[in-house]
Amino acid sequence: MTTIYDVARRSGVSPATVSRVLSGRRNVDPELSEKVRAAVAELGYRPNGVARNLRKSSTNLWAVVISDIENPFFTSLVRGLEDVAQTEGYHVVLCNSDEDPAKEAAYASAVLTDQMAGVVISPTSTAEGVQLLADAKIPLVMIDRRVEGVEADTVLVDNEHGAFEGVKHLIDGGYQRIACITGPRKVSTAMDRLSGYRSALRAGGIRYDKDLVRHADFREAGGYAAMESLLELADPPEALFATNNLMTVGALECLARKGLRAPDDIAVVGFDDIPWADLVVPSLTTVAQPTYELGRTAGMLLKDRTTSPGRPPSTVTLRTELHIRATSAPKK
Amino acid sequence: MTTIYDVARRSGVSPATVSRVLSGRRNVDPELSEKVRAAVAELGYRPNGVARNLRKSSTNLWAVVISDIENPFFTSLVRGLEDVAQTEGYHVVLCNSDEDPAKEAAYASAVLTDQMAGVVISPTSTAEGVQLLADAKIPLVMIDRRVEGVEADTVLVDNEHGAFEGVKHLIDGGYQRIACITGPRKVSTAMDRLSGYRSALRAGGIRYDKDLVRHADFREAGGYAAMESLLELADPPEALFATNNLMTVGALECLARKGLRAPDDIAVVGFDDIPWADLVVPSLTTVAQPTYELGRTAGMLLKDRTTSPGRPPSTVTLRTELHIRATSAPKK
DNA sequence: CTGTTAGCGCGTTCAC
DNA sequence: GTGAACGCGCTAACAG
Repeated sequence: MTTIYDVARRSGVSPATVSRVLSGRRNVDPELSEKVRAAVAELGYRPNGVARNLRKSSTNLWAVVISDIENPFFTSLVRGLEDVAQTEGYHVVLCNSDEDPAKEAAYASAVLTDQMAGVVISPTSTAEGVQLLADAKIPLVMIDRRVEGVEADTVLVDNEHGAFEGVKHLIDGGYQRIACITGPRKVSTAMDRLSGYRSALRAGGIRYDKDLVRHADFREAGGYAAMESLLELADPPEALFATNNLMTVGALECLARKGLRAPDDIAVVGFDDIPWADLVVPSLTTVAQPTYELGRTAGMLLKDRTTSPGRPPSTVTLRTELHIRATSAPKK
Repeated sequence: MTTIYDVARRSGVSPATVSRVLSGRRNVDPELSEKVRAAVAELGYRPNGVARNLRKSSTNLWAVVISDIENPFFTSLVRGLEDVAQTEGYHVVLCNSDEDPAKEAAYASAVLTDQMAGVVISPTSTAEGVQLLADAKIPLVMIDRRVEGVEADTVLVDNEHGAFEGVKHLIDGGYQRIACITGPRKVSTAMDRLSGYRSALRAGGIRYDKDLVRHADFREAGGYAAMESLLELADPPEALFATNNLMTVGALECLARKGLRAPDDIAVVGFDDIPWADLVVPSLTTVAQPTYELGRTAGMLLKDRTTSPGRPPSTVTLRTELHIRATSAPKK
């Protein structure tokens, strides 16, 4: 491997000067500078990033810890983050936690061991992993979910308001018996969206009926099972609000399997878009989240945190947007 | 920061012994070993990965260079790769090239600078980036696409055969005027799938009509435009074979916009699945690729290449699978 | 089996 | 504006 010493010898200067030329941090005589550049080209020299990292005790890596990259919500978010990373000179390390606190903790630990420059994380229900990172005072942005007791920059969407709007839209369409499939009790998004559902019912003068609420796991199979159980009620719901994309898909699949159609048999509003929601039959009404922006914002916060570590933690809340399509057409 | 020297002092042994205990590579007296572990726990010592990397002149990072993580094909592939990475002790660095040779080359360069342990890449049409990596003799696996003149482990699917089957299925359904929307001329998958299309026509005794073929860019808008142009033909096609998922979606959107329905107005077979193809209306017939397996296989090859660098490069070809759904129902 | 020693390649003092 | 020298934290080689 050719090192900075080889370049120095070849160009007749000291290694320190080569370093200065390459990092461009200080003034160097243009003539020497030119010699160095020539030597670099001739030797095909490439700086050793690892050595540089050791010396500076920090890397150019950002970790993004999410539950599953295959969920389009995270896919788009990660893309937003990576675009910022690229312009800022960082690389993104992808960490799928699968909602498993152990995996999450392992990644958090690796983040510290490998001296990564920052982390964006969508925390699982236990705070262990996030806490480790927060304690280490590494630049940290929580995304999508709040965690009680952890002070860090945070990017959220207006979950409660978004859910409110989605459910209100159903009520405005004449639906009264509206079911809700939400996520685990410990996850802030699940609770906030459930809470928006309840507010909308209240505002619409509809009594809250806990038999119409299901807690599932934010996954497709969970949505399917929850839908199935709702359909077994003596008096099944005439509309459904599902609090994430995968559970909505599961519910739709359940309906299709049973030969039921939206909105005629049951109207549907989902939280979070799915790709090509227009092509689904009938097209799916959703409370859309600005997923790409979520990632982008997290990237900006991470960058700001790095440049000015002292700043008090801030929380950015982005707006959701109701996308009215066919599954929520007014009751006939 | 607490270092290996602090641990050594605290436990009354040499730094080397601490290193041996922590890496577990050589036998150490159990008693000393215990002392070391105790000291590690007391001090909350965490090894410095960067220093370790410098010393070993290699990192625990794998790069995956793809055109866009938002394409479900790559999403799933990356997930497959990451699962292998995790069990083998690597992290995955995500690199979106957007089919831009300059971005790809920049990432390739960063891979070398940062001493990453290996790369999985879906090459753009120009070979520059891949060539750089191949010349550097870094463990390298090409996925999805072949590149002429570059010797490296490769994972592909049986593009030609898959396309053949998809088109044959249309012919068997009674369709004769079958159009094809394929990708750029320089991309191997585009050409291989086009070639399978032609073979199927030939086998079905149908004359090849180049007016029915469009070269687009593998993206949604390209598929849309190509479909539009096909519909403007004096004698429009009665069936369509599109060679990737995004262009298929684009074509479907074009049809929907024009009020045309599959398969009654035009039958459709797409190459590569999309998530929830069942929910699309009508459900979409596809030549499905084992995307997760593609990534997993790439990971295995990368690992093998690392453990036995001498082995001659191998090419693994995985099978596609025809998923017959509604858009290709036989002609009435 | 253990300790001593010497770098891995670089950036950054500190003198000049 | 430049060079000499040191050390970031670790592990591999060697000697014992």
